Amino acid sequence: MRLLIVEDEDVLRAQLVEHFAVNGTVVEEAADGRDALYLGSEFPCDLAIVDLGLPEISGIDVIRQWRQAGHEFPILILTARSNWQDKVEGLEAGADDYVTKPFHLEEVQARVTALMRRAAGHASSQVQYGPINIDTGARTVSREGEAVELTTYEYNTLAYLVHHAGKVISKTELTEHLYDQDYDRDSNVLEVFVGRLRKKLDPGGDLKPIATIRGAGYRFDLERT
Amino acid sequence: MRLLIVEDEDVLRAQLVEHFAVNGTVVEEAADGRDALYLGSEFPCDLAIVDLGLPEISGIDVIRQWRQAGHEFPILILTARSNWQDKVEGLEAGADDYVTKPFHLEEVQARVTALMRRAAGHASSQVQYGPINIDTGARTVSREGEAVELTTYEYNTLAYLVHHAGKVISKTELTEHLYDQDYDRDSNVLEVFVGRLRKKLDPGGDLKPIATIRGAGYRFDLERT
DNA sequence: ACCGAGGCTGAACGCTTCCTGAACAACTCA
DNA sequence: TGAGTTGTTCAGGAAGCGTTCAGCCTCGGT
Repeated sequence: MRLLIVEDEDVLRAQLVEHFAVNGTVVEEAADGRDALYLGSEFPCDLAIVDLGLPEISGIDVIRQWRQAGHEFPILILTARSNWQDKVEGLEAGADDYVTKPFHLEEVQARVTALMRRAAGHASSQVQYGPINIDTGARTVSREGEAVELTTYEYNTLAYLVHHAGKVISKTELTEHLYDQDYDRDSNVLEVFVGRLRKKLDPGGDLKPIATIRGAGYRFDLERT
Repeated sequence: MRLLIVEDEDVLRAQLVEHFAVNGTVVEEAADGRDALYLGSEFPCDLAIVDLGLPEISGIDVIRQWRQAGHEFPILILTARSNWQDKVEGLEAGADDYVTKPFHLEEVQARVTALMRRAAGHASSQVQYGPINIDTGARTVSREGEAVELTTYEYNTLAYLVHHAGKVISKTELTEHLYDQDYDRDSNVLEVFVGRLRKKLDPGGDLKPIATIRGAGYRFDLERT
């Protein structure tokens, strides 16, 4: 996961960075609004934590500009307890959640995981399922860091399954998604694609990312990590 | 919009009701957990605001039971500022957001609109019977968290029994449900399916989820939890 | 206690679905 | 135009699933 932390107080920022920079989370930090704006555009992050009380450019302006630029990652704002108006303004500017200062790190952690879980649908960029990493922005897939080359249809098939991970997707649903309503029902293209996907994603054969539910369809079976 | 407000302090509840009961919003109110549980099931609401500090049944229990019963409306919790653990626990129980007391009405309003805006998504209707969990959306069954793989007919048989839990279902009724009116009366398919179901759902043999009523049929015997 | 009917279960069979390797067709790019 | 890549079809084989059957067990009545 990629996390962007915007906070002008050095001590607090260091605390946050230290807390979140574990097991595969890449953390980028900004101390003022200018850096934040730049990183929000250049660093394809999955979630941002923004302190509203920033020097120069206010946090609310940062959020507003990010949203106007089309960035959709979830935003968690930090705000002093005294001025609740800020929270409302921040939420209206496009933030998704807030925590009031002073806070407990566990509280922030809880909100972050909640936001990530909620964003599982239209999250930009990267998602990790066990050893398999999918970058929905770049349409690339890697396994244990090694890039896996997928063709267009292979990727689309995988993406649709992953997007509905844990749910059984019928072949008809998959086909209708891959080919706009014009499909031949007695073709086995899907089976071929799924076969090729399995071979590419799981050459060893012990991961079993895609389960077939006989008579019902397929299901992507890895837990998000 | 239909809104359910659960709050034991009369003054505060009245304030909330008065604030939200405008332009087409139907507001239902509950003063304790018992009423809340009832209304949550009977009043098809779009969003609930729940105070965690309730007499008798705690707000967290209410939320947990709603979620287990398959209700998916967004839940906003109200909690005293002092104990932040409640918020975390509430969010883990299935709430979507929180506001700390004392609060400004505008703040609650902002969170409510935010929740409603993002309420377009997610669906999984789960039912829990003791250690057995049935997800009717995904057509999956799990036992103590472990997934139980069922074939189509096994699942259909179970689903029908569970749907009429506590009632005796005759073999003819079950067969007619599984096979559209075209069935062979001297076949023992059902017995085979029930046998396989028992083995899969209750390998130990001490749960006895499906009872045999000799000469009458079968009955699903677990209490909904 | 005995007997018969109803219920259970392990094994087997055949049908359907799914997988897979390979060939073929269509498309892309130089 | 020709080589390489990607999408599609096909056929044979493998596996899963519903179904049947035979033999055993269990319950309830006499």
